[in-house]
Amino acid sequence: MLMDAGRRVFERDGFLDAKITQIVSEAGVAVGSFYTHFQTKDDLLAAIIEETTAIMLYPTMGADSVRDDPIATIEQANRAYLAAYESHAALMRVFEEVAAISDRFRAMREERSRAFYRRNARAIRRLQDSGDADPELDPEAAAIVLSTMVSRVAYGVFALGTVDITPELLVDTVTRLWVNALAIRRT
Amino acid sequence: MLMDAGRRVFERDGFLDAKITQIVSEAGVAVGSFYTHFQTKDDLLAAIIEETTAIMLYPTMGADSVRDDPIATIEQANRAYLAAYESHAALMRVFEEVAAISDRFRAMREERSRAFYRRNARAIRRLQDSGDADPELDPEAAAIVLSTMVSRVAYGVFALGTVDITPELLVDTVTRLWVNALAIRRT
Amino acid sequence: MLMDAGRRVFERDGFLDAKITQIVSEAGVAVGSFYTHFQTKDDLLAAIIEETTAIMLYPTMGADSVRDDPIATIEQANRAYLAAYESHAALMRVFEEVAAISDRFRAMREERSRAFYRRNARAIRRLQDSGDADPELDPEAAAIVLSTMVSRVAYGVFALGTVDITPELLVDTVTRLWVNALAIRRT
Amino acid sequence: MLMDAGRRVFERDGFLDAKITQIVSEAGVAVGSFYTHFQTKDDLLAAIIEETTAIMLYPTMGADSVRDDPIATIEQANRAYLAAYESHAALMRVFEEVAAISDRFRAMREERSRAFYRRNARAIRRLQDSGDADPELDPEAAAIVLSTMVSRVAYGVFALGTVDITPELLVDTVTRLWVNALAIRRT
DNA sequence: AATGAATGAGAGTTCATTCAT
DNA sequence: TATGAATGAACTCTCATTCAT
Repeated sequence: MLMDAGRRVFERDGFLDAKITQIVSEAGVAVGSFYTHFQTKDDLLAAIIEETTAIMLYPTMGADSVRDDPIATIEQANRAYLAAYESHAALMRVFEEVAAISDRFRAMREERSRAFYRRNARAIRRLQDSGDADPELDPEAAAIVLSTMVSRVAYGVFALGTVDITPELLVDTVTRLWVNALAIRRT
Repeated sequence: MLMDAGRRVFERDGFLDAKITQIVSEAGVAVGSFYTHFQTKDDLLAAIIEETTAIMLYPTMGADSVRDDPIATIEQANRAYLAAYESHAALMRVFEEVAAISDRFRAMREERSRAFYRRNARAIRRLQDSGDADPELDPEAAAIVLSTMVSRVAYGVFALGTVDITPELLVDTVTRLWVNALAIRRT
Repeated sequence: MLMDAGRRVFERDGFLDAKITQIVSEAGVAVGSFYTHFQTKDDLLAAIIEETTAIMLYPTMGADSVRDDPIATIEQANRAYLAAYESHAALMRVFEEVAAISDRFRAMREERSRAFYRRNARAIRRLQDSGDADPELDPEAAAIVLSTMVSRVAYGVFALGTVDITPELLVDTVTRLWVNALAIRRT
Repeated sequence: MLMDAGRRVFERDGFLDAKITQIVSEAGVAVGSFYTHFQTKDDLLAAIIEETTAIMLYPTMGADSVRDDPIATIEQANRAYLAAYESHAALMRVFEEVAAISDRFRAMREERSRAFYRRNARAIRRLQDSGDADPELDPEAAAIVLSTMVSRVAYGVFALGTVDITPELLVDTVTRLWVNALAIRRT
């Protein structure tokens, strides 16, 4: 109830402009009840973000699929990520807002990012080992830079609506850039 | 005087935590004097950002150089951009903070970004026309995505210090990814 | 259970800073259960104070003993009072805290004081009648003033620990001052 | 202005029940103006108390007067103290309220008390040296106990109105007890 | 142009007490 | 008798901005 109302208000007003009174009013409970469940406004947002990002986790792509058809795997991963981002864009915007302001949320974001970095670095290393990706690239650095590219562009397109690229073109461009960047051979 | 003090305080405390009283105190003037020179706290920051980003503008790279040695040109551009970012990292962090909060600063950032997008899109189109870059890429979309990649990674490395990549590896990785991504032929 | 926990929390935190949640938590019961046994936080403290002050009552000194050896009797009474105060000092401090704030507890304290006043006034009157005490003194006023002296000094020494007098010196000084003050003849 | 209003409200409502809004409203200024002059509610009360206790300082009684006519000197001192206490009784009641609650104010009270203790201890020592006071008494302890007696009884009579002694009887009783207690010879 | 006291709307948070289960 | 989620009135403090001097 409070999580739902909180999400609604946060997404509509942003974190700074979201007022506890508004949240409890939308939840139909008394102010004090907020503090029965959450210690602070921060805590409520953290809980909402945690609930959502748990769902948004990248679909694990088996090592096999990467080896068998890396390009299709990358496209599928990007498509899934961007679709997930789009459907939670309003919350991700709030997440970025607080990450720019608060150490706590910045740490949350970093932790989440690191999971992606690691996974992508592993995939890149694997492709390099099998001779399918540019061996000159530092796999960790490349993973960080490419992951950052995708997530930040998703923010611009879906969360802010500032960047003028259609979702389909976005998937294509991001995938093609990623594939090219790693110099994956097209078969 | 106020600009200097403001920059110092903003960079140290962030926008939200920067207090006018602190700024005027560091500037050695009275509170009222602040408003003789600036209308609002926002205005001071805007002036500071404008002053700085004017200096940070990409060094214009002639069309010739791109055609003659695109890889060297890209590396040079990235190196210049990242060096400029690094030397103004603290302010860029504040810029991102307010861009995540305020429409006004978001618009400022977009406008600045668009300049980069345009220039990069033009360069990509040119390379495609001369048969030196992947013709399948949408030049505008690619320019946006790659520009976003570089600027966001610079934020992580220099402004937040969150991303663990050395400046040199960063230049190399970003350049190699960019070159690969456009499938520029190495001669 | 609640009385014990309440006493512990009140003595540790003071009345204002004692929280019902803390008390029930230490008692191992639910918040609601507090109100099964006590109407308010005040009531719990009142019950605890009543339980304690009942024990602290001056040992009745028979009229005989006063007549026979007034000085020894006074010393004995002071010693007993101060010992009792010392062993309940933490609670007495809380008692004074609430007496300074609440009419109810102020009244409780007054009632308790009046018992001492009366008793002491009677003893003084008896000593005056037998020619053993300064007949110029108003026995009621003297009783009040001297009783106040002892109890307040006990508060300073034992409850606050602010006054730098050892217990033994305290008994001696208080007794000697009391005896002198009444001008009891030393035999 | 704020000091006047604050004094009025504190004396009427006590510290805990005094609200900043009430104080500023009585002072005819905005809430924010309170904080232009004082950091906290505590600070305002501290300033008021300091202002008042500065005025209430015992009239210095020269060493000569004590030697020449100790009884008259003591009476005069008590009369002056009690008169001062009476005329500031309402504030002294608040002082005791906060001293029972807050370390800061307790420390203020202690400091003030110590000044009296020292002065009285010196006077007692002098009387003992000249053979005019009971040599068996510890002068410091006696000073503390007797000073405590007077101030606490003043609190009961004037601040609380709980103790039923007229001001004149109070001066007489306190003085006579004090003189007797020190066993000062009546000439 | 400089000063700095005054402004005041507004927000988060506390916690003793209640009462349906 | 025990439980504990819900209650909601109420209060302190912040700080960008104003404006009379």
